[in-house]
Amino acid sequence: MRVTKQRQVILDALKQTKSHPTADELYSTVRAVLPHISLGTVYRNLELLSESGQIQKLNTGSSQKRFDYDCSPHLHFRCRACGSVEDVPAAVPNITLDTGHWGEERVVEKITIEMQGICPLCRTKTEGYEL
Amino acid sequence: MRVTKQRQVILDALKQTKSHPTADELYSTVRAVLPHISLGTVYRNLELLSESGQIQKLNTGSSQKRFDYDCSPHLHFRCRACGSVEDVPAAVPNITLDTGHWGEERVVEKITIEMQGICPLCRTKTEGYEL
DNA sequence: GTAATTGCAAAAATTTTGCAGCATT
DNA sequence: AATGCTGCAAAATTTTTGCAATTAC
Repeated sequence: MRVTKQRQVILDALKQTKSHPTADELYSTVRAVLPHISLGTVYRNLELLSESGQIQKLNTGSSQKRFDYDCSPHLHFRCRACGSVEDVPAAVPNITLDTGHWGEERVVEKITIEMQGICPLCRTKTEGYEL
Repeated sequence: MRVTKQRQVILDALKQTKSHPTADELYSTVRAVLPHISLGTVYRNLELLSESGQIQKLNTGSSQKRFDYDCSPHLHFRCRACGSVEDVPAAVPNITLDTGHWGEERVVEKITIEMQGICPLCRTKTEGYEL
């Protein structure tokens, strides 16, 4: 995997934010530095970077995938109103499988935990309304 | 919400399977009973049914959303090779938030836990190969 | 009868891909 | 020099939507 300007800028942009951006959000950000970068390049690099374990691809409830520079195991909170994703200050729980058979046949490589609700901003915005 | 033939057949098809099907998988299944049903109707009903809490929409790592008749809290295992999703025989862990402030500002309405790995079928198929 | 729902088809939204030229190694 | 990567544009995939006709209530 080569070190290209585009790849570096994408990785940097993701490292600098805590917002778990989508591909097209990153595209906007990155275009401030590299105005001629294409959306395809952003997608290709995010895919390569997540495959090689340098970043994490998140499958949040939203229609778009999101990306996280932090690959360590941690929990996410997704606002069902605005779709924003933030880290949750809680320990990753230890899950023990109840059955002998099931667990023997599978290797769990990764556990994803997403909490869903309404973020403080959206809650304030809609004070008094049904959400 | 009216009781239409289409809605009933979709709900029935989902109730009868343990495979957490995608919208177009359900479309195929349902067409065996209602050959003229449209994919749009399937999507619209799955959306309505999950909004009204009769079924659950799953945000698995795959590109398509999946649906589950079982709305009770439980864990899912997704095969990263074939994309299949199955229930995990394990208790849903109790997550306690470490911080006072964070938790006060948010209500966690739902927790989604997905385990990822290789299912027994895919493991057998690729015996000896890198996956 | 009224309003929700359907089928159809078109469109929207998101992501992937072919290819010729360019950049990194 | 070789080959991995890019930009561009077209295509693929998944989901949503407008609308006239139909159906449940």
